[in-house]
Order: sequence, then structure tokens, then C-alpha cells
Amino acid sequence: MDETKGTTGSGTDFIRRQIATDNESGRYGGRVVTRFPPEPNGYLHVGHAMAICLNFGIAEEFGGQCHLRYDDTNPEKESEEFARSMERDIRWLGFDWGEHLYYASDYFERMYECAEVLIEKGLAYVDSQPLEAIREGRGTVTEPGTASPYRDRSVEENLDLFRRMRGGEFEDGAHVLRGKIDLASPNMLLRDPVLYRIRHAHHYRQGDAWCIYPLYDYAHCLEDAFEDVTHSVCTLEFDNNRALYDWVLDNVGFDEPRPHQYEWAGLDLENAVLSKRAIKPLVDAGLVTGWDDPRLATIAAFRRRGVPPEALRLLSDLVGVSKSGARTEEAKLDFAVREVLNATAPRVMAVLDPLKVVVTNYPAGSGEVFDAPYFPHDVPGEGTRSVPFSRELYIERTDFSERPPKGFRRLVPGGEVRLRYAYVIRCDDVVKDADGRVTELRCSYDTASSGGAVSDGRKVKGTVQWVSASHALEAEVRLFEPLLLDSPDLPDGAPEIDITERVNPNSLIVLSGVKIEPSVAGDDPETRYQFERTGYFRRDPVDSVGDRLVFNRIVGLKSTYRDPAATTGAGDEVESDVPPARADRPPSAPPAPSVKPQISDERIAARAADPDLAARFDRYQSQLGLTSEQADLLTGTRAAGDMFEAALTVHDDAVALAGWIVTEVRGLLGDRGLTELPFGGKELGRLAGLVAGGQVSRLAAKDVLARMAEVGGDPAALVERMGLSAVTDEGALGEVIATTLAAWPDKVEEYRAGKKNLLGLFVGEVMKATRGAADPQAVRKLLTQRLDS
RNA sequence: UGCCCCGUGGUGUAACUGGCAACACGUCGGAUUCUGGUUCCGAAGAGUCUAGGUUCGAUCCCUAGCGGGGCAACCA
Repeated sequence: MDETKGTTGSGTDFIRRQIATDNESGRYGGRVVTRFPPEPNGYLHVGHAMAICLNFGIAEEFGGQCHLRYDDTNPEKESEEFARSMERDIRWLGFDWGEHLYYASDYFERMYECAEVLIEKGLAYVDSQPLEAIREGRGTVTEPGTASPYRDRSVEENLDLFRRMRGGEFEDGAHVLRGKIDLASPNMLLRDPVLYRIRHAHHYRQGDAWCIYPLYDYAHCLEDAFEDVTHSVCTLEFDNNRALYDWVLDNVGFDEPRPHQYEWAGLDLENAVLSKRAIKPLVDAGLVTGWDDPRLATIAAFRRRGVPPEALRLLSDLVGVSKSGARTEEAKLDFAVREVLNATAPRVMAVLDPLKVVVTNYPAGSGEVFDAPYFPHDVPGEGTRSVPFSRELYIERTDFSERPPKGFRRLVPGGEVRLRYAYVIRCDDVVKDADGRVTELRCSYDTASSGGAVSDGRKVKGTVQWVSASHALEAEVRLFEPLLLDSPDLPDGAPEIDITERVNPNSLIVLSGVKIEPSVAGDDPETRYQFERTGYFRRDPVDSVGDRLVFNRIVGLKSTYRDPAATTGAGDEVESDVPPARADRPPSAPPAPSVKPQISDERIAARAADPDLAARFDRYQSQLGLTSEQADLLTGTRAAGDMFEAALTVHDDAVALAGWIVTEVRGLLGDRGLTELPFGGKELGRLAGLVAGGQVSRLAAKDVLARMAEVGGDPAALVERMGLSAVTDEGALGEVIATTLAAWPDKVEEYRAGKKNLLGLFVGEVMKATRGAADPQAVRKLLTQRLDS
């Protein structure tokens, strides 16, 4: 299973780690059930593709299952057509939900029953306020909400009203069902969220069976629970919704093990246009040809363009899973596409911008056929095709230069170039039209170079692709550039630029009159080719019909050649001896030293309210020698100070005790309060005493403390039971050190060569070997002695 | 502004219980090459947002701050 982890880094992501943890603890009895839950209201895009790869990928890796579920709870936006397109997209990506295809709308009855449970528990009520009033009553982020006058309706009344809502007695908006949670919650979603609304609308699957519809936060968790989903993965923006997810499940009565929600960042791909909001106006304005326009980032567009599904799966691995919303460079997608295509795409020759070449010493009217392999020697594919050669050919206009820049390796007047798989030719003459534009090259071929091999051993550095003029197929080729121009930085408050104004006029480049070798005529139209030296292409499935050949460029080939003229026009590239200034980081980032003492307002307020705390704060500093920070942290609450005082009764090193409480104990707390710990100040004091007395090392003491935080107990007994008594005997230590160093011979070498921070590694290993019982300072001393001698 | 999430090379992610800052993309060299592709080899590039603290030792624990993002629909 480790092999499937992906290629980014050696670790695994937090979601898979969570699942592994759950499997170990037996939380779900080893079951792993994920789901991909789109609303069928549009087309899927690369972002969805990543979610699909994640959820289905996890299911595959853990031997679980992934459900495809349509979250079709909003009758106004959904359609069967969208649902079918999504299935097609998911299959295309290579995933299969088997029998696990579900519709949220099939659960309406069960959801309704759950709502009655909530009402009966007094946890939901029918609110008859208009929408605006509900909104207002929710308060603002800084002020709590106010209760609806209907909030305290009786269970009976609520039940009656809710049933009549379902019965269709009321108009849209007349009532809603709300959860009764907390109008003052800092999480706005918990301020009595709307669970059901009345909507007399036709649902694409349920027809008119329902006129009340559940809202996302209520419905989604139930859908997961009904399907016994274990790990419900969604994107970051649902983070705040998790509390509500849990509230609904807990109160409806889904006990553990029940589904839990986890959020990850999803994909934000550079230059990708994917949201419905963005695409719709572009389609409407005719600026793109449809939802599958290859410049878009919908899955349909990728498919039409020719991107192989494996590339998207690879991208998913490359991007990884995290909680930091970050942008993926387009180069990463390009890499994934090339990586897949390099290994699979047959090579073929095409000339995008043809320049005629007449081979003057090749007899007119005759010709021959070369047998050319589809794959180069270093790619495992097999097969060949016939490539006809004749007196008149086309080569790429950019493969000839009258005044070649330095480093130019193609045809020049009087120079030689190899026609791939055919002959070496020499340019004898350049024919131009009245405007001085090159119209034809007159060349002669080396008759001894058939197949491209040079007999006399001279070097021909350039090889170019070519197509026989009389045999060539004519095609249209489409190249794609980013669809949108960068939006300029707008001053705050300026209206946003309409997306239709940002369309890059050169986002679609149509090349007509492209010459392609005839072999492609008989190929499967789905074939993805590499046009040698130019890129990866595939026939456009929509427009390449009948005799008409239309190719889309999927992605260009990577190129390390840069035409110097194209960049600066200054001819040879001059190596600048002054490195360009790093423009992205302002050199003088304001350091702004923190003048403010590190004391929180909250604790100051606590002391102002409680004179005892204030007194302690002063005494700790003046009499016990604590820093203001330590004193502050110990006097923000009663509990901290009490623990400290209690500890002081058994051990008198105030500074050390403060350190233990301020950093170590607080670090173990998690969500717990100080008073919820199964040990008190006295135990902590005794532990500190053991450390001070040398009976146990500080490191081992931390393990003891961790155990105390879990189950409590007497420190001395724990030290004994855990076998952590300090090892101070230098002989015993010396032995451990010797074995450690013997186990890391190469690291020892590196250390001696100067990588001094490896000392930490050795110390760590020795500490590990003694299970933290050794005295690290002694270890360090012995280690340096031995290593430096 | 209230709450929540997140800060590690140019980019995306790793770093086990606190102990070698790693991998990939990109960039730049070199070798190979009948594709300026591929493959191979190599290099540069971060000392982990900042400032304090705890520790023998901090990317990791504590504190204060800074920065970025999200939420605040009878959408999902």
C-alpha cells in the first residue's frame, strides 16, 4: 500500500493518515467508505477531478468503496442531463462506483422523519417570519442574534405546522423549519440554521412529490449517515459547516461510529477557468464555443482537447492533499500531460507553417517510401508507418534561417540538415518573392544518406521533420493560450472588470493549411500523437468530421531552445554579471519589533477583576523571580496559579515549575481545562523534584507527564513502572554510544567532515536506545569526546 | 469586525514520539540523442512568517504579534 502514496514527499497526507488511524483503532471495523457528492447543476471541472481522484483513490487504496451521490436537494437548478455528463466524466477518469449510485432526493422521506425527531426533541421549530426578518435576527459577526417570536412554539404546534408545510398548505416562504441551537454562537451557521424551506417547484426526479426541500447542512450529513459513509471529505470552505454536520447527526441520533467530515484545500489551478459563474457569461457571449471549449478547464474540455485521463490522475498525486489553500502552477499540469503522452503517443510528422523545399537532384515524378518507427528508441512502443518521399517537400518555416542566430542548428544557406528518416539535404538556393519573403528553398540531397544515416562520418547537427508536398494531408490546427488576461490590480471598491472583457483575443490560434503525413488518415480518430518537434495533438472530436482534419494541440513540447532574437532582438545572449534583483520580496520588510509586552488583554482583565490574581502576579515576579510572561500565564486563571502554588509546596524551584506548567502542561492540554487533568500541582511538584534530584532525566519526565495527563498516578511510581530511571553510569552510557556510532558509520563520517548538527541525531539515537532515561548533557559530552578524538 | 483554517526554496508537498530540513515541478549547466523531445548526471535555490520563551536540542511545544484565505444564502 505504501507504493500508492503518491509522488510528493515521503509522507502521506492527513486524510489518509486519519483513515489509517481509524483502521488501527478499529473505529469503523476496518470499513472505509468515501463519496463524491456533486450537485447535478453544471459540468465537472479539474477541481472536481481532483476530488474524484482523492475519494475514489482512497477507496481503492484502502479496499473500501466510494459512492457517487447526487446532492440534488435544490429543485431549481438540477437536471438529469448534468447527472449523466458527470457519470461520463468520472468513468472517463477511470473510476467506477459499482452499484453505489445514490440520489439525495431518494432520501427525502427519511430526512423528513429525522426532522420530526428533531422537532419532538424540541431542537427544531417552524419559523413564520419572512426571509428578511430571519436574516436580521441572525445578528452580525459582532452582535448575537435575536430570537424569533416563533422560537418557543410548542412541539405539537411545530409538528402540526411542519406536516402542513409538507402537505402543501403554504406558499413558498411562508414558513421554514429551523434548528434551535444558539443565537449567540460565534459560528454564524449555528444561529438557528434553516433546515427546510417551502418550494413549490418541479424536481427533475421527484416531480411534484415534495414541496419542502432540505438545505445542504441538514441534508448532507444525513446522506452520509444513511449510506454509512466513514470519511466525508470536502473542501476548506465547509470548515465552519462541520459543527452543524455534527450537531445534526448527534441530535438525530446517529451514534458513533458515524461519518465525520474532513476538509482539504482542493485545487486552484493557475490560468484555469472553471467556475460556472465564470463560464456561463463566456458561453452566452459566444466567446467560447461551449462548456467543452478546449480553453476551459472543465473535464469535458480536457477530454475534447485530448488530455489523457491518466494525466489528471498524475496531477492529483503531484498536487497532494493539504489544508493550505494554494495555487498550482500550470507547468505542473503540462508536466503531467507530457509525462503520460511521451510514453504513449505515436510520433508522426507535421508541418504547421510550411515552407516549400525542392530537392533539385531528386528525379521529378519518382518517389520512395520510408519505413519510420512510431516511437523513438528510448520509448517502449512498437510499430512503424510508411512515409512517402518525393522531390517537393515542406519543412517548417522556422527551421530555416538566412541569418541564423548563434546556436541555430537547422537549415541555413549552404548548410546541411537531416530530414528525419530520409536524407541529408543542403540548401543551395533561396527563392524569394517581390517582397523579399522566402517562398522556396532549392536543395540537393546526399544520395548516400538514405534513411538519414551519414556515410562519411561527418556531423549533421540538425534534424527536422518534413512532409512530401504531393502526399501531404491538409489540416487545421488549433493552439490554445490562456483564456483570460490578468486582471489589473484594482483600487479597493472599484467595480470588478466583467469577465467577458478579460478574454485573451489570442487565446485561440487557428492554423490552416497545415501539412501532415498521410499515414494518419487511417488511424483511430482518438489517437493522440506527438507531432515530432512541435507537441502533442489529437483530432478535435467535434469539428474533425468527414474529410476535414482538425487537430487540437494538447500541450507543446518542452524546449530548451530559445531564439535569442525572439526575446531581446539583441542577437547573442549576453550573460549578465549582475544577478537580477529579487523583485518579489521587498528588501526592507518592516521588522517592527514587538514593543508590546507579550501579555494578553484577556489575562489582564482577569487580574483586574480578581485582586488575588493581581497579587500573585506581582509576588511571582518580585519574590520568586519569574519573568513577567511566566507570571502572566500563571495568573490568567485561578487554576494555573493554584496548580503552581500546590507544586511549590513539594518542590521549591519556582522557575522550573513555572516552565513545566507554562509550556509542558499547557502543551498537553488540548481542549481540556487545567482542572480536568487527572493530576494536580503536588504531583507535578514531585515530578520536578525527581528531575532536580537526578533520578529521572527531563526528557523521560516528559513521557511521565504525558502518562500522568492520560491516567494520572504518582510520578515516582510511574518512573519505576515505565523503567525510566536515569542512567548516569558512564560505562553503560559508553556502551550505548559505541553501538549507536557503529550503527551510523556514514553519518559519523559526515560529522567528522564538518556537519556538526548531526550531533543531534546521535544524541537522539542514544536517547531513543535508553528510552529517554539517559542524561542528555552527559550523552552530548561523551559523544563529542568520542567523535572529536 | 466575530469566529474558523492556513503560513517550510520560485511553485506544490514531506519531515515518525522534539533529533540529518527531504521529494516533485520549475530554473540553470553537462552527457546522450536522427525530436533543441526523452533519458542520465549535476548545480543553484529555504534554515521553516516575525519576535520572545521552554529544552542538551524546536519546522514540531508555549506566548505575543504579522500575513493569507474562508464563513456570515430559505445555494451547495
